[in-house]
Amino acid sequence: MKNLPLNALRAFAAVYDSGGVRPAARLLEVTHSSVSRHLRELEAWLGVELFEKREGHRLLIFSPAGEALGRASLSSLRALESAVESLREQRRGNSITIETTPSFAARWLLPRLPALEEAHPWIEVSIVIEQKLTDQATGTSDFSIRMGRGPWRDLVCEALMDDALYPVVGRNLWEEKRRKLSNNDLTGIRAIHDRDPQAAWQSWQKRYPLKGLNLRTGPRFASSDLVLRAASQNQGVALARDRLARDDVASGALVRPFGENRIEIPDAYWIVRDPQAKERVAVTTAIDWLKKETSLTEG
Amino acid sequence: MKNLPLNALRAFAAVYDSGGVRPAARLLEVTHSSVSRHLRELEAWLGVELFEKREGHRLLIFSPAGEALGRASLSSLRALESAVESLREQRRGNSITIETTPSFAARWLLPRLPALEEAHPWIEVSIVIEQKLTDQATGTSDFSIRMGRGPWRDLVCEALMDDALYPVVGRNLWEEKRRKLSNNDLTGIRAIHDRDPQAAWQSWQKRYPLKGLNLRTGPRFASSDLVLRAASQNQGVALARDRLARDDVASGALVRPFGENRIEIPDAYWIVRDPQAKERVAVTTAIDWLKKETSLTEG
DNA sequence: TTTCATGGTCTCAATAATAGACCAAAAATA
DNA sequence: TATTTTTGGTCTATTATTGAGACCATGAAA
Repeated sequence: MKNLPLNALRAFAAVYDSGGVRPAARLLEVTHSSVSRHLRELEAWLGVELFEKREGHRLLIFSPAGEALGRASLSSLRALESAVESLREQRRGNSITIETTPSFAARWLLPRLPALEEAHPWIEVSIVIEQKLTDQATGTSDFSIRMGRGPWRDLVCEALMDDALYPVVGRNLWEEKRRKLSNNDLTGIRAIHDRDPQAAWQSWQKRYPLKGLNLRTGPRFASSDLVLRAASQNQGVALARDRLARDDVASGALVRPFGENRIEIPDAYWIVRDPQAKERVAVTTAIDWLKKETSLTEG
Repeated sequence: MKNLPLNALRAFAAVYDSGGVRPAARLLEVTHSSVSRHLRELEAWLGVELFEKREGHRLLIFSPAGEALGRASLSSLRALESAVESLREQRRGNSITIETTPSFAARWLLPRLPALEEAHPWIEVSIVIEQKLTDQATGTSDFSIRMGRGPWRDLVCEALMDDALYPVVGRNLWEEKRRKLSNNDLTGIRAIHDRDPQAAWQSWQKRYPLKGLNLRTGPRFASSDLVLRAASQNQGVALARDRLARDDVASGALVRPFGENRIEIPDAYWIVRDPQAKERVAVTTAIDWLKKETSLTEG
């Protein structure tokens, strides 16, 4: 095993497999001179002629020894390749990659990962962050979780869960402006804006009109997470997505100044998959767990 | 097949086979750092952990993936090794290599190769030329044929055949100096010298004294073949070995100026073998054939 | 407690592999 | 029949890979 010229044997096996030096070179993605050199060195090392001696240089014919070595080396290398591929399959079998926005990742998914991994210890979860989810499958993840108005064409879409919108403020701002806020009056209190059109103040104002709401001023963030952080830090009042804010509301870090008023958003989150991706047990198991997790928190 | 890190897989298989990095390094005759490096690079390339993570650096434990790859890679590499060894056995079974001097090869062995190969078509003969045969087995040939005073210590020696010495001249020189040479007179005719002490003019002069023989002048060759070629080309008179000159004498290209006078050299040629070499049928068959060939020409 | 054996890492040198250029010859094409 | 294309082969220069050597930390053995 120690001195086997493995690269030369691979080149030889490739020639045997593909029928010539140049097809083998294409197979291995090297130049034909590299393959030719391997063959000569293999013959020299073995002390055996692997090809029939022929006048002119045209289309190698394997000697009986060459045939025997060709079969054996191809078989061995293919077995190695299979073993390696099997490991790779297994690795892919065990791990999944979820793509979603930073906000959703930080505020909903990450806190639930330990529970997912405890329920299915054999599944290894990775999260890929994409600021802007495209309308196309990128192939870098097993599935993505999107907010928005699905389903989307050319993609496999399943509704994951609904959501609700309601305003939130930090505790300190609440203590300071309690009276005013209780009168549905935002005069002198700035609104924090989310660039996500589904979470725009306009939709709130239409349902629950507020005095002094200035739609044109106030900081704008592309990230719902940043929106909520700003609110927690008493920088204004934010229109929060329940799914992202619920934990902070429960802990008191955020306060709902207008009571239980809310705007429902049905089918606000979607599981989105590449229609051409091969179905894998780990992926479907994880999706099932996520659905179960969201249905338990329904209502 | 194209991107398989074959050397890393071999290192890994060796670790699997031998139980550790350092035993594997000894097996492969490299340093343990080389093996260690291969292992890390293999893991990185595969994206799979092949060893259990353990505190401290003590005795690698294979992960299930490592076990699987270890079995597969060891099996594949052993199959490759078997195939290669099988070819080598086949080669060794069918082919022999004879080592001898250029002169003997050119003038005695080569002309007889067709007959040997016709008698034993399954034996493939190679000839290795060594100007100076050493007193040690070099391992690069199956046996050697030596001229000289054997046997030699630490080697297996069998007498092959005797020889005889007699002077020869080219045909033209013979026509030109016929009268003088018939009178055993070399005055004005130069002697051609062989550096082989067994073929020195001194031994001829002692037995059959010649007039005008100058032992100190005339060209000297280390090759008996060159000596005979020079004689054929009428460059002087040479003291020939019968075994090497017989064919030229028979064809008339060389003439024996002093009739049937000759000096016998018993046991002039020896079959010399490495005492530790494994006995192979092709080798013993070839030696038997050579002995039979020489006994047929005895007398 | 000291020594030995283990696996790991890094840098530098040596070796192996590869690309690119050129060649000759056979097969295919016009 | 002549020309073009494809084949395998070889050589040199460059690049990549492999290995050695030195050093380290840690656990087991003496």
